[in-house]
Amino acid sequence: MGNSVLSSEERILEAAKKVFHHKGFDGARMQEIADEAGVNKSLVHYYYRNKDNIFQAVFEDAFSKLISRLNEIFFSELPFSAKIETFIDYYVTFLSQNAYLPLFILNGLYEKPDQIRKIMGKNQLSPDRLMDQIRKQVKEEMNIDINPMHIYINVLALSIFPVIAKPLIQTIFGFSNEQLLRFFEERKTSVPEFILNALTSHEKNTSR
Amino acid sequence: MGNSVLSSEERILEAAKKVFHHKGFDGARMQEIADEAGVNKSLVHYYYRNKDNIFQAVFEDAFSKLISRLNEIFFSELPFSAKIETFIDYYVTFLSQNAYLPLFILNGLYEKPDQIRKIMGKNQLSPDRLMDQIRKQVKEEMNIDINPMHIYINVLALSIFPVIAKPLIQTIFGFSNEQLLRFFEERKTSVPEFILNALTSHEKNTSR
DNA sequence: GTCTATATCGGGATAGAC
DNA sequence: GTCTATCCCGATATAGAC
Repeated sequence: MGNSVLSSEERILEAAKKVFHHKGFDGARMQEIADEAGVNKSLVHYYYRNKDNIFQAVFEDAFSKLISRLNEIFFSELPFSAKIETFIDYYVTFLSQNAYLPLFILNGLYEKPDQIRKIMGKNQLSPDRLMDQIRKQVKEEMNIDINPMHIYINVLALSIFPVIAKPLIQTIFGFSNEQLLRFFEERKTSVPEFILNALTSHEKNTSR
Repeated sequence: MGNSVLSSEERILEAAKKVFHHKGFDGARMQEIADEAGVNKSLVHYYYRNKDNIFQAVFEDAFSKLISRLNEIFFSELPFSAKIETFIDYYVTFLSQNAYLPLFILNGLYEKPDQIRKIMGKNQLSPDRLMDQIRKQVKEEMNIDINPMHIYINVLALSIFPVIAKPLIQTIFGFSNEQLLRFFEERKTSVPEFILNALTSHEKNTSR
């Protein structure tokens, strides 16, 4: 399986990710993690002592994965339009392959707010710098003055929500798996268009 | 507390909503529901027989609440721009007071997909009619041809995601509770602007 | 480091008295 | 309809052999 090259400790962590991502903290079973890792249940306790610890390790990994990709692109030296396009493309692709991550993280923030404050500190988001940069770029390139926080949240919302809401979308529109895939592929172009259009200053069509 | 006028069965359901919304299926405890309702644990079983049943009742209630508001506004006879404004205002207000609903529902869709198919049937979304209507309105009022499914999902994303991601937003920006409230108030105007701007056809500023 | 065995507890569910 | 008592399983966690 390729797993054979990993140490037990590593296999346990990988297994824990899989189980926690899918089942959440309360739904996850130490037994299932052990089975998934191909080791005895006690060994999980040997390495991580208890469920909270291993959850924390998994959460930290998930959070930093998501955030690092996010910062990477937003802090790059691309012009704003290219940044948005790159971001959506990269993030939607990444999230399609890691569909459980965002919901797992959002749930974790509600379930374990205290444990999680610490982790947030390590993965600095430096929002001030980021907001300044967004404001400046949008002002210069689109000639529009707008609260960058809303832009930022809107970009995240448009990228992340559809991934989280997959089953809902599929039920609403009656999509097969292939249709859903095509829908997400379409979004890689339609969402940047939508955002950039929203941020481009223009007079209303007075065609009435 | 005003609970005194409710029957035991009603109090149990109300208690179950509270507990399930906050803790999810796996995190919820029958004991906690009973305590919250001020009754004995066995009485919960008496009325609902098992945990799945009561969860289903709670989910159905949550889903129909969310969907009915959604359909109400989208199927109204307002022009599209007013529709968007009304929708965002109404939905953001409603969601602020029911912050746990969307995440609860999204999680439910993953955890109990089979149970939930049935419920979806009852609360018809008639997507075809809705999509036709959106396409027609956007075409006529904004003179733009765009896949209405993406518009619909974008509107949902921009309304729902920030509510779900409250703790994340608060941590990223270091918002106090009051600041967060103001941020959401701002969104009631900034989001409709964003959407309507995105949907208004216009030439790019060639100011370079 | 890895396993077996076991302690301990909590939670869902039922039986049955009132 | 409401309560007490209890069953029984499953889950976390630990002790201790190898």
